[in-house]
Amino acid sequence: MKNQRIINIFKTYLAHTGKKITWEREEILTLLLEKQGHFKVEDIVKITESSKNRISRATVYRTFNMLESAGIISHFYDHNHEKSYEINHEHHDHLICAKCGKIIDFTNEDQEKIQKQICSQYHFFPIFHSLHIYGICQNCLTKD
Amino acid sequence: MKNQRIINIFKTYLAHTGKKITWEREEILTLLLEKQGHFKVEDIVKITESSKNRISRATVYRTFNMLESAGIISHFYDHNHEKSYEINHEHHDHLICAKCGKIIDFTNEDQEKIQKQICSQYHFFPIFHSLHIYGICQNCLTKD
DNA sequence: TTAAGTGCAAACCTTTTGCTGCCCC
DNA sequence: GGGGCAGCAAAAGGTTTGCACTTAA
Repeated sequence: MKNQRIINIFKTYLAHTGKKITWEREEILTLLLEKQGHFKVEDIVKITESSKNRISRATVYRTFNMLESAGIISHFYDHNHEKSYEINHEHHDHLICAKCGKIIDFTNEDQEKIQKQICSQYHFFPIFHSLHIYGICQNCLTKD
Repeated sequence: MKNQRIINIFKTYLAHTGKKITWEREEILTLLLEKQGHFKVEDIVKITESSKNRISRATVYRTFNMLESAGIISHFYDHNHEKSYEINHEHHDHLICAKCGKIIDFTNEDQEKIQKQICSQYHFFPIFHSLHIYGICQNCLTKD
């Protein structure tokens, strides 16, 4: 299963960088993979707080940073300017409604193709991109 | 001159929203227009600190927020995750080097065209977009 | 065994806010 | 003259860090 693959990537990363595989680290990544979509540090803190295996806020922060260094997750800022994360294999671009905060994920091939063209034009080697379009979603548009 | 036009937009905005035109507000916008490119709150604080007309950090923050509400500037996060601003009429997308932090500005018509297509596909009314591609610039690539 | 990890609380940094005297309209 | 201002310092919010104890390998 795909999730197991990602967990293994993380374990390999930990081994590679002389870090240890603790149940807290596994648990956090597992929760992220279960949750899918977008998540904040606080989400995870709260989930573990209401379970028998509480994990401290500091550890969640440290683990998120590690997961980001490992290239497994990435962050962006939502319509409230709050930091939000997502799994990289689910990477897509975002339409963010300025009114209700809804986030519509999308990917578009032409879009990606043009980005590659732009990079080669500037002799730039791309690693990661983020495209966010802020506006008003259909639902909020029709409500007025 | 273009800068005067922007200053007038700001003045109109202030008048419209029952706010006052103070020398601090004019000075901050003038500095931004002179500086061009990208700037941080701290940049402006430092510039005024070393001049005869010091402006407090609180006022710079308040004015930046006001300028952003007025649609005159927008923010993004640089390669150090630090908040950075730019004038909107100079809006363009960014290639950000993860090594040296250099920011290459660009605009691309095809890119914008596709974004419009995507929005109409999702019945989404776009207001503002931000496209950042993180990677390694030519200079840093050849240095290794 | 022992290097690295966790939890806690304190420290940090950036940004916002309450208040007082001040200035623009 | 009076309602918004600027400056200050304190507070807030989010994130990191030093330390003492614990744990994976």
